[in-house]
Amino acid sequence: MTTRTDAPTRREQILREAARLFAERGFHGVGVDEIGAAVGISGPGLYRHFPGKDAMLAELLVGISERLLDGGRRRVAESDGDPEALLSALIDGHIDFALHDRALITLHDRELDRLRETDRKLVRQLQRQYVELWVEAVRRAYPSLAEPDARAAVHAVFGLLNSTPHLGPAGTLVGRPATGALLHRLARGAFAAAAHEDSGDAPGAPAAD
Amino acid sequence: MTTRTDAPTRREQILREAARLFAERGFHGVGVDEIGAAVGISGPGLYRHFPGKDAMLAELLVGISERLLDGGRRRVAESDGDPEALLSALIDGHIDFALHDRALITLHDRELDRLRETDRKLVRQLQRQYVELWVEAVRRAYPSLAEPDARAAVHAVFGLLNSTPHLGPAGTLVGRPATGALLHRLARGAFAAAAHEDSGDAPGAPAAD
DNA sequence: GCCATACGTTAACGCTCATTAACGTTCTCG
DNA sequence: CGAGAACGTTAATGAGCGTTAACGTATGGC
Repeated sequence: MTTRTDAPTRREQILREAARLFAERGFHGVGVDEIGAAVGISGPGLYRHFPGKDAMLAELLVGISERLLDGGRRRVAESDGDPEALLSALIDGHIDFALHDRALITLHDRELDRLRETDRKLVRQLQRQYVELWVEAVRRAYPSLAEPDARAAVHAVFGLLNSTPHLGPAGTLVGRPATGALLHRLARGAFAAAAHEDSGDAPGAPAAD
Repeated sequence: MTTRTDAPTRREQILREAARLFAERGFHGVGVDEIGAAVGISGPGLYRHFPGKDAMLAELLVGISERLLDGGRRRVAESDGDPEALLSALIDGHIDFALHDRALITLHDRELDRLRETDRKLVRQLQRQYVELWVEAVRRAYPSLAEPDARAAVHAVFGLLNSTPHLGPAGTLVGRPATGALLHRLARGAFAAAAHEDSGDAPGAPAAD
């Protein structure tokens, strides 16, 4: 296979529009005719580029997961050993992604179950590795944090960072650098608080029914 | 109309199963036959209880939004004036909901666009009021926080608290009181960090392209 | 006893939609 | 030129699915 970074080809155009539409209306809520229309061709013309609608979603989700994992691994490799700095770098990388590719962030945790068994397992494996990478970084930065708590905290912070699609239309809050800085502070503050068992007067668990 | 809290009637049974299935496979991914089968009747028998599939989703989403807003308002009304305590109470209420009704939490921010215009506007209005209620509470607890930042922080913390569906199958992390306490600490830590502009060495916004 | 209501059933109907068939049109390169 | 890849088009096909029709059955009050 050849990995080209030459120009935005038709194929990439399709993927971008499909991501946007899937994020807006859900995988089952978008027809192939719509995707085709979004790139100027119509309907079955897409089948010159993809074997089917499923394949588009699969390529999107695998691509997202790989990009996230690769970015995380690169930052780990570039780390100078300071756990705090590594954690900050991971957070920045994720924020960058969440702010820049909101549609993909939305798909990432929403349409996973629409994949064929084999693709779904691949994506889940990539996601798991990415989570593990974070859990290790968090535990190095906050050694007092128990492993299950660290894992839950990582998932929760992902939820926090991935909230960018809820910040309203692009331009209002998304896009200005202050939002990235705010998200960074929120994430760091959450992790720091997780490590402090003695949080003072906070009552803790709410009463279940 | 009569509001009965007598027993789990067939209608409520349908709503519960529909919520579970919609959360698992998405609104468009579930057929009416499946919903019927889940409650022991089959297919079009559902139309004795609901005018259509849309109506089930609408009732679910409106119900969730109303319950969240009512719970929030109740806590505001019961507040003794301590902003910190009110914020903690709001967080506990939301955590209680997120841990107990994970399917509904999933639907709440995922299938909103599948509603008819009128229902969607209603749900959005309820959601907006709930957010406003939180924003006010946050700003009272942290007066230094600017309004847009407070709003973004609230959305982000919702994303954090609503991460419970990602915590794996019920029983592992969900359900034990420690998880509720952890989520509470994470949320409080995030808000506290949002208010501190001077967070030391944290670099801030990542570089967008 | 009997009619009305509540609650189901199975068998169409009709529409949407992914996929395939059959048929052009450039564009390139030998 | 002229063959053949690359890329599209419109028309059919066929399955899935929400909804409606037409048809039971128990139940409960008059």
